[in-house]
Amino acid sequence: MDLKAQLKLAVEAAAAQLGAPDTDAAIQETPPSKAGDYGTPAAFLIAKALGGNPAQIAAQLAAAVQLPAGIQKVEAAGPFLNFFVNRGEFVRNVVENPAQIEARVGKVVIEHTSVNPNKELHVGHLRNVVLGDSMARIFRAAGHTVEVQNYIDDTGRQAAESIFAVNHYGLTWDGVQKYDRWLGEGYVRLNADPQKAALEPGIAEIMHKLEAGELREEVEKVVHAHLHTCFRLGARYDLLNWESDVVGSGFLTEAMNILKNSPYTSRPTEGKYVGAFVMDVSEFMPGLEEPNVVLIRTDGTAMYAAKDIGYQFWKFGLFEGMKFKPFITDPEGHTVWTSAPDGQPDVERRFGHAQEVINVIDSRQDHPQTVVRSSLGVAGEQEKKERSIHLSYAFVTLEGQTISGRKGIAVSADDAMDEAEKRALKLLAEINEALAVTPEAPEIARRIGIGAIRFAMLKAEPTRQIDFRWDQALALNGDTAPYLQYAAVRSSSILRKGQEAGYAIDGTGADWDALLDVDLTLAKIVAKLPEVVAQSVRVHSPHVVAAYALDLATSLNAWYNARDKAGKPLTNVLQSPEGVREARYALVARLRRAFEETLDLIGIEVPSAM
RNA sequence: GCACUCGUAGCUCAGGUGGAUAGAGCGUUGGCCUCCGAAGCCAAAGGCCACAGGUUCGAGUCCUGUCGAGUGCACCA
Repeated sequence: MDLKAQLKLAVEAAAAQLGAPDTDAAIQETPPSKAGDYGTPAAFLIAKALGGNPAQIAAQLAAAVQLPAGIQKVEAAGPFLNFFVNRGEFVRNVVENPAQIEARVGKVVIEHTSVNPNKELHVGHLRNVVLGDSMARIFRAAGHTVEVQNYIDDTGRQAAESIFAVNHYGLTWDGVQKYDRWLGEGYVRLNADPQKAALEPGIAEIMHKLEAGELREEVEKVVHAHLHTCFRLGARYDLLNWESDVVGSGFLTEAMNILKNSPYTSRPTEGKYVGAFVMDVSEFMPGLEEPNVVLIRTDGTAMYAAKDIGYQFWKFGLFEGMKFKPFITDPEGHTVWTSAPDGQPDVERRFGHAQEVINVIDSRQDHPQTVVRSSLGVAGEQEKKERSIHLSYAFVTLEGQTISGRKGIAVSADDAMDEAEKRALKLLAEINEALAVTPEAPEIARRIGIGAIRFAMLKAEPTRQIDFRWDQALALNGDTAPYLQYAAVRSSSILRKGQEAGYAIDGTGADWDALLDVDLTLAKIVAKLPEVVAQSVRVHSPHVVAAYALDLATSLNAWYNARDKAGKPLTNVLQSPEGVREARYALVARLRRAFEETLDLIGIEVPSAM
């Protein structure tokens, strides 16, 4: 158990002694200007429950509380209770123990990307991919079994239009241009064609072929191109689910059969919905003008929402029936599976069967996603409804304009990554000329460029609207990935110097008690990783991890540059007295590990040098 | 019209379940390489946390209303 949890228990035990057994004692860091390391305002709560003066109660708490190991003393500061850690013991404890992330259990299915297979990805899609991939990494680190799914809408109008355009205009792929870009050009051309309305019968014909699965190979070519882009961004997948397979597996019927038994569904015999199959969601979505959602039309055909519901039910394991086979291997050699009519049944229940489902979809889908979630409630699956999460993010605009693949108003994801790497290489040449001409330079620039894009896409809260501007998304200083990477590289560099000089970096010979407060500050930041991961999981957003990574980097840089009152460097490890030197090397080594773990959570790779 | 999201420094954003004097980055101004990497650090300036009420010992955080911005509201996909 970590120190803060121990403090909480100790304070609550003391509160019980004073006669307030139900106190929920929050343990927080003391403000920088206040004495102590951790504090609690618990005396306010006790004063409220028992009556009395908070300051007096704080003093009584201070006298009653049993200090856990590692805490040196406790002091009442007015109504607050402040704890002082034992500096040396705290740092040693942090250094010698790996991050203890509270292990969570259960399988989580995360769906992200799900780009229509008819054009290349644009910068707006990057946000989706980066959010979803980071969540997958974070949930894995928290102990969950994670399955990343990518939905391929191969029966939609968009895919049909692109394929139709190729046929109609007689376009041929030269085999050189990226396939998805080439295909998207036909799509844009078709939508700018004044004759388009007259071409509807041809488009409809393609749609029928798609539904019958006759054009699967055409769609697979786009999917391969998409995965190429996503792999380059660092995203990884376990399973591709094709809409034609979802439909072909009878999920719709299965789901409707489940919903039929619900008191909230009906086939009205009068009114405007007569003959349709409708679901009343007002119980789960208060405030609606129209509580009924049509699932099956009067003519017997299904609404799109019904397909979505069937798919969501499947993710939770309410039924099965899809078949699967390997599709490709990712850059690490792991197999990415796909649903397929000629695949094998999932006898091992390997796919789906989630305890929690996270769908990464932009906020324009808020309403339909809430309907999908509510349908679980309608089906009587209250707990599954609660664990059906829509990770909703505001869509990205481009220089203030709405991105539109159809109108061709977009910057492609591939172009953005190319440009990012180009800028990184250019800056490297300016800053570190010698390094820029080595064979590692392109790899270094790649890590910096891709990292910069990833970080720009997830440092803000998902609900925050972001406007893609080159200078902002690809910035290389300030609150950016290169800042984090630089700090990580710097920590490696400090260690390398120590090892070259023959000093131990594993804590051998360390004199922990000789460390200073600046060293303690660094250790306290490192110790926060587990609670940051827990919070990220709780709020379903990686931005708290991004903020923490910045915290780590800022702390290292501030520590590295710390001066005493005379302006002399305070923390030069190489020149620290024996004992302090070994303790600091061990602390830096621990910090570097924290960097690796933290940056890995958001998919940012550390370059060998910068 | 109804619903959802948002409104914090000139700009872009952080601010666990309400707690101590609201923090970063960019930009501006001024400092710091005889010192393990200056893509760095330190300092200054910049705030009625949109506005008005309310709950509370305590509100940027919770509630109500107003204003402003964005998004969504089909027997479409």
